[in-house]
Amino acid sequence: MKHLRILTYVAEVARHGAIRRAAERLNITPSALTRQIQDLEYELGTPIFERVAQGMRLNAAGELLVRHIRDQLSDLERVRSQIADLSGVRRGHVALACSQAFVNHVVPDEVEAYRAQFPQVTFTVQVRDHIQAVAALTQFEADLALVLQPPPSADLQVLFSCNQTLCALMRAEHPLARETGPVRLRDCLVHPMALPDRSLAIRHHLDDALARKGTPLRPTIESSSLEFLRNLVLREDAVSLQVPSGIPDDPRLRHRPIDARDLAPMTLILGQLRGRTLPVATAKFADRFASSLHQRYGADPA
Amino acid sequence: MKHLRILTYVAEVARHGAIRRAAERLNITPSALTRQIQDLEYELGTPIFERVAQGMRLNAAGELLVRHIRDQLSDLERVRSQIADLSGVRRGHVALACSQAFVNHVVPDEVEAYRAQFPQVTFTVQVRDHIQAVAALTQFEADLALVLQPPPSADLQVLFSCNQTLCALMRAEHPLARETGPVRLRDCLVHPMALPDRSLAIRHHLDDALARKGTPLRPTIESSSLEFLRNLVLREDAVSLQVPSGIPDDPRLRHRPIDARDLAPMTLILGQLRGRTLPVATAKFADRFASSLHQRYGADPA
DNA sequence: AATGGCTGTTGCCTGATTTGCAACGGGCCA
DNA sequence: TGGCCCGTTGCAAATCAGGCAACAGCCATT
Repeated sequence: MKHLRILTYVAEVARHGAIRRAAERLNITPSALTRQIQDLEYELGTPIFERVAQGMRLNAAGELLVRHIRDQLSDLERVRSQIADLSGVRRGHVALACSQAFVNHVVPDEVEAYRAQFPQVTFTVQVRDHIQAVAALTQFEADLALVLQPPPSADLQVLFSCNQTLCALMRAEHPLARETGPVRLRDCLVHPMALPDRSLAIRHHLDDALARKGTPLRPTIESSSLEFLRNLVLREDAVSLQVPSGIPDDPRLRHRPIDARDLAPMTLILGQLRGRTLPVATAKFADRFASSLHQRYGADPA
Repeated sequence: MKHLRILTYVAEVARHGAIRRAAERLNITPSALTRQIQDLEYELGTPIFERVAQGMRLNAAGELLVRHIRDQLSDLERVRSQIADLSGVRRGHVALACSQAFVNHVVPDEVEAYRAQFPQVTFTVQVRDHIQAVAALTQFEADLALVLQPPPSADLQVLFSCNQTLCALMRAEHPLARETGPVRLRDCLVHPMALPDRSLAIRHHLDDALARKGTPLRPTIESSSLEFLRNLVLREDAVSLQVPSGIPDDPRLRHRPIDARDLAPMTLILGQLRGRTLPVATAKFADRFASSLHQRYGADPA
C-alpha cells in the first residue's frame, strides 16, 4: 500500500530509535527519511520526535501518533484479508508468539493442519518467554500468543486456557520409569535434576512452590533450552521437569505427572490483544486452534 | 495529511458515484482520478468499483474499504486533536447536524459560548431533518446530531435527551394570546393553522396524534420552513405549532403549551455515532452541550 | 436509426515530489 | 584530540501525479 509509506517510516524510526538504522531497514537513505519526518512534523504542527545525541526518541505526540499508525496498519491488514475472503480464497498472515514448550508438536501440528486447507495463509512463529510474548501482542508484533502462566495483563484477552500438570521427564531406563502414574516430587529430587532456568515460566512456577514449602532446590543442570534438557536426560539418569505439551513422542523418553499434592498445575493460555479485531484468516486460525487445544487438553476452565 | 490523498479520492468517488463529479469536487482532472483508483485496485488485487454506464458503484470489497477509510480519517482527526491538546491549545472541528428548530438560539448560543473559550475550534452546522441527521452521523458527515424524535437506530448513541412540549404560536394580538398557560388543541383548530410540512418531525408527531383521535387536520398553510411560518403568524391571526426551543425571543410573538391531554411531548435528542471516539474538542463540546441542555430543559429522562 | 450527452479510460507531456549522493556540523567517548 | 555515530542540508537524478485532448461505450432523446 503505497500511501502509508510515511507511516511505516515513522513506525520504523520509532522502533529503532535512529534514522540511519531505520533507513537501512527500509532500504532508503537517511536523507529521504529525515525529510519525510520533517514534512510530517510540519503538517502536524509539532515535532513527534525528540532529537537526542543517540538518535530519535518519540515524544508524547509521537506516542499518540505511533499508536494510531499501528492500529491503522493492523486494521488495514484486517480489511485486506476480508476483501480477499470475498473472492473465496482465504489469504492472510498469522503471527504467533509462543513459549518454547509448544514448538514440538502443538504449534507445528496446528499450522500444518491449517495450511493444508488454506495454503495461501502464511505464518511467522516467534519463540518468546511468557513476558515477552504478551509484549509482542501489545507491540503488534504478534497476533496471537500461546504461553504458560502469562503475567496478568489487561491487554491480554484469553481465547482458551487449560491446566497443564508438570511432568517428571526421564529416559526409559531410568529407575523412576519402572512405574507409571503420578510421582512425588521428593522421589525426583534424589536424582540429578536438569531444570529449565529462570527465563522459563516452568522454573518460576517450581521455585514459587518450593519456596512455600521451604524445600531448597539444587538443580544439577540448568538451561534455557528445553530441547537441551531433553537431550541431556537421554544421556544420563537425570530428571527434568516439563509440561506434557512440550514433551515429544520419543520412545526413549518417559514422563510421569508430578503428584498434585506437590505442585499445582500450570495454566496454558491462548490469547490475543484485547479489543483488537483480527483479520479473518487469523481469527479463523485462532478459533480452530482453541478448539483443537480443547480436544487435546480438555475444557477451558474459564 | 498528504498521505491519505488517495483515500479521500476513493471516498469522494464513492460518495458521488462518478469519477467526473468527484474530480470536480477534488479540483483535479478525471484522468488523474481514474489512474489513482486503478493503481489502488491493482494493489488490492481486486476492483473496488463496479463500472456501470452511469458511473462507479462500490462493490462488496469497496464497501469494506470505504468503511475502513472513513474510520481511519475520523480516527486520525481524533489523534490530531489529542496532539494539539498536548500543547495546551484546544484545536479541532465540530460538525453538527441539527433540526431547523434549533438554529434560533439553542445551537448558536452554545457555539458562541464554546468559541469564546476555545477560539481555535471551528464548526460546521448542517440543518437536516431527523432522518437525514442520523444518516449524517453514519456517513461521518457529522460528529453530533441534535434532533427531535429521531428514528430508533442502533447507530445512534444518546448523549442527552429530554421532552419538548409542542406550543401553539401566535402573534401578541391574537385572541388566544389573551390567556397564558396550557391551551387545548381544539381551541387552536378553530383558527387558521400554519403548520410545518411532512419533512419536519413536528408534523409527523401531530399527524400521528390526530390520526389516533380521528380528528382531521386541515392546515391552512404548510411550509418546510419554521421561520416562514413564524413570519406568517406575525401577519395574520393564524396559529402555528412549534417546539419551545425553536421559538425566538420576539416580543411580537406569544406561545402557549398544548394541553398534555391532547398531545404527548416530543423527544429532543443529542447523539453521536455509537462506538465512535470523538476528537477531544468535539467530545468536550458535546459534554458541555449536554449539560447546558440539561440546565435549560431539565433532567435527562434516560 | 441517428445524435448528443454522459460515462470512464488512454497517450503524451509537464511540473511537482521523492530519493540518492556527498558533505557538514554536533555530541560522545576513548 | 581523533574517530564514530548521530541528524541534516544542497544539488541532481528519478519517479510520480496531474493536465490536456482524444477515444470508446452506453443511454436517452430526436
